Amino acid sequence: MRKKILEVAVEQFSRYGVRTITMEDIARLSGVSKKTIYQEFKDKKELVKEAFGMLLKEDQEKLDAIMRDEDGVIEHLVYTSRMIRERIANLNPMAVLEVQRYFPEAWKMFECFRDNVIVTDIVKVLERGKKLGYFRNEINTRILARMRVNQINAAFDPSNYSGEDVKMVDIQMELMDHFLHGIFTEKGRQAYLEGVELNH
DNA sequence: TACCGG
DNA sequence: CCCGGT
Repeated sequence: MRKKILEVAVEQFSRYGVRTITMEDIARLSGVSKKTIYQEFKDKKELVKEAFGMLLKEDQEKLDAIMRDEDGVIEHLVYTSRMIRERIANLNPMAVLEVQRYFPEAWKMFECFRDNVIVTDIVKVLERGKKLGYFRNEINTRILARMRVNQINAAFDPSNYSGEDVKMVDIQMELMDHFLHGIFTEKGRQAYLEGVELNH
């Protein structure tokens, strides 16, 4: 029940924004009463935090599991690309803006995730990929990891979406692709393209 | 579902 | 008036 509520919440919040979706909407679409929701969650702030937190946790666990494999570099990249396609495709920049402005607790969680999980994860995959010959030997993993995180942040920043010409998912995919092709060896490039192909 | 209060 | 919360 709790999970159902969280799934509905994250879907609706992502698509339509955190403020436009009311607790009543969540209740109706989850097929429960508001009372049930408030038994599970203290208030809307908590629901917002838990809902997005669920996604972050899932992805973190998945990526950790992949990296527990000796190789796993290409699998990691393929999963990340899929994550971008599936999660960010329906993420309205307004939702990000609203979380940032009106749900500081939830926003802190995002920042924490970004500054800890993502950075260390990228450093790890870059070093591993270099060692295994997927990425060029000359690259400076620290510098590139930081640059990549800044790239991701920029693509999430709602202020970069004043005109609604380009979608967030397209920007994220384009940046990831461009970043990877800047560091791939021929072996890495081939393996990645194959991996993406197989994943479709 | 009705209702209160911010 | 709307919506979070009871």
